[in-house]
Amino acid sequence: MNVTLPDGSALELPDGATALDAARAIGPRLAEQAVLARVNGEPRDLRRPLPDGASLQLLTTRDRDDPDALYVLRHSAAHLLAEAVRRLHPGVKVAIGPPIENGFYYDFEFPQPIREEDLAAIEAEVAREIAEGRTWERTEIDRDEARARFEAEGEQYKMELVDTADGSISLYTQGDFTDLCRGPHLQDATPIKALKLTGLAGAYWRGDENNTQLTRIYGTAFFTQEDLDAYLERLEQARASDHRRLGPQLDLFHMSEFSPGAALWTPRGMAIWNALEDLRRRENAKRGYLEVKTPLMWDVELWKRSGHWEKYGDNLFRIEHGESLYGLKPMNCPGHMLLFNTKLRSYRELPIRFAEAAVLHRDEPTGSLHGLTRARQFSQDDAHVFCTEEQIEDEIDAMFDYVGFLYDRFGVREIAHAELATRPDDKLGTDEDWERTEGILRTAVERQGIPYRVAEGEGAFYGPKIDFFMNDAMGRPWQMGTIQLDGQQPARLGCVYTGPDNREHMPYVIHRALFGSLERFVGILIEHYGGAFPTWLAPIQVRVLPVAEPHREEARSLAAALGDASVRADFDERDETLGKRIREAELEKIPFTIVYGDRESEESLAIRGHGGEQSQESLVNLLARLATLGA
RNA sequence: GCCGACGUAGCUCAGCUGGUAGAGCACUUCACUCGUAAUGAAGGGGUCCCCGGUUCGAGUCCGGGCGUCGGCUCCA
Repeated sequence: MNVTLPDGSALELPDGATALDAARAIGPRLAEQAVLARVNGEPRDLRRPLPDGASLQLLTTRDRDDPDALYVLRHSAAHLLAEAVRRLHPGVKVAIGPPIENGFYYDFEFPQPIREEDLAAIEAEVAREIAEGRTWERTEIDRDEARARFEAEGEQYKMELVDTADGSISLYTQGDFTDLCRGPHLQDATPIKALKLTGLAGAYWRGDENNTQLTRIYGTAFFTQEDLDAYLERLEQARASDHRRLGPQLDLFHMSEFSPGAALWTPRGMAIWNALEDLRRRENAKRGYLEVKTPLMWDVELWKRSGHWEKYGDNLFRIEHGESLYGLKPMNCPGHMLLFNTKLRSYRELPIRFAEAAVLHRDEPTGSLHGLTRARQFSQDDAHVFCTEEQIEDEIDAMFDYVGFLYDRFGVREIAHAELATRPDDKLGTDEDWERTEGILRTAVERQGIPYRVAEGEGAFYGPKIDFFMNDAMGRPWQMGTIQLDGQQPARLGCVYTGPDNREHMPYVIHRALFGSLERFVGILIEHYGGAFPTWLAPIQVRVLPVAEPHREEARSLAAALGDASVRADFDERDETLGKRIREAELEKIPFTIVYGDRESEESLAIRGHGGEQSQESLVNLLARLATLGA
């Protein structure tokens, strides 16, 4: 048989040869350093026979940044972890231990709960295994044999995995530990030069909260110590951009234990908030949205009718009112539908686009709160478009255009991605309804030609949706904008319009939020910009610094002149050295600082950009420059 | 909600095995009047998250609650 190597040359091998055989045929050094084969582009265990005619690439310890090489390294590290835990904690049951982005984990059921301080001993045991040396052996067995084996060991989770596995069953053995595993794995443990256990967490078996909660140990591993150090350094830098740290530090917002999940916005934070609100209002007006306002508090009967009560009743903040039970609204849709229903509507009026950025409340689980990105009180830049079936396509295209406009404006495309979420188990309506609405959204997103992932079963109970996600500084994805196609709620709330046939028809409703929640969007922006906002968003755009006391008067009037030109300017005339005041302006990440002393006049200002770049400019020039920056 | 960790001045943190708290920054006052990332000195400031328990005595030990952080689940 033959395989093709990356340089295009062919390598002749005996039938049934493995990737490792191929490596040996090329050179002993390569065979020694090989960690993984890529066969026809797919990662594959070195020990498995190669198909004839395959293209073969061998990854070695030198491919230390290759995601597949790191995966195999970390997957093997996870097995070493399981081996160590079984030795140190007899009676533990093992579940699953995959590599993940940036590391790996393994889930265990411990006979006695363990604590974070136990990790050091486990890490030391893994280090001992690596020092002692471990090699992996792959065996393929049939299902019954595998089942019997794990049953004898009392490994109920492995048994369950055997029962649900498709295809052949393979085992990997290293030291005294044999795991049910598809692989691939390293030949031996020597490439694992740096390993660190990073955390302990509860995790439900198979991700279902009705199952037992297992103990998950997280770790990471690299081909070099240098890479581990660099990773930890990057983590530290990402932590410095955390909006929960930067927000209070830059005095944008604060949190209080007296209202968990709700932000206290400062004047500086409100400058950013209002910049987003201005943008939202301006663009909405351009794009045919009509601003409305609906009550914050409603009799819960409304949500019983819309269908929300059954699913989200527990997450509602409730208010007793005489005989009735009210709730703080968790979304705007029923309100907008009632507003739609206040008149007889003609098909000639459609589409009607109601927009409202009201404050919403949802009683989210305590453990899920996360600064601005997961809050109990937030404001969606919400809108509901009432339209006919024929109008859906154009409306959704317009929404994609709007999203694209916003994402360019903030430069956030590279941290964003889209998902199409389809019918959930507890959906309203028939499969036929859903075939239609999912089909409409799928063609809409495909028409855009943007990459997207399908999230099966993740749709809203009333319709499928296209969600836009953005990553925070730590790389965690957050759902931001959403476009949802609803053919259920309008029917439940009795929305109708009169068609050209003079008969009643139900409008479709497209729910859409583009920032998502303003809170969450600001949170992501803080992390995206690391607190150094572009001038048009910066809470303070220009700071004026009088050099000494005699310059204070003129500095003040300079700041006032900037203010008159709608620039957010302030001045710092404190009795501190100039150096110190400049330092503080830098730490506050103010885009422009003007030093004003004997040498300056309106004709010639000393301007310092954030970061230190200096220039001489007239006030008129500066104002023109700020205007081009959108200030 | 669940697993693990943490909660000391406005902020960042120190406080060994129990003996009623400390630093830097910030704040106030005074001196300096300053040219592009920290001038100096003095001073004020604390229900050590809350409630209960053990103890002669609790920031420190134990229990419960609240909040926060890392995950899991959830996210209309």
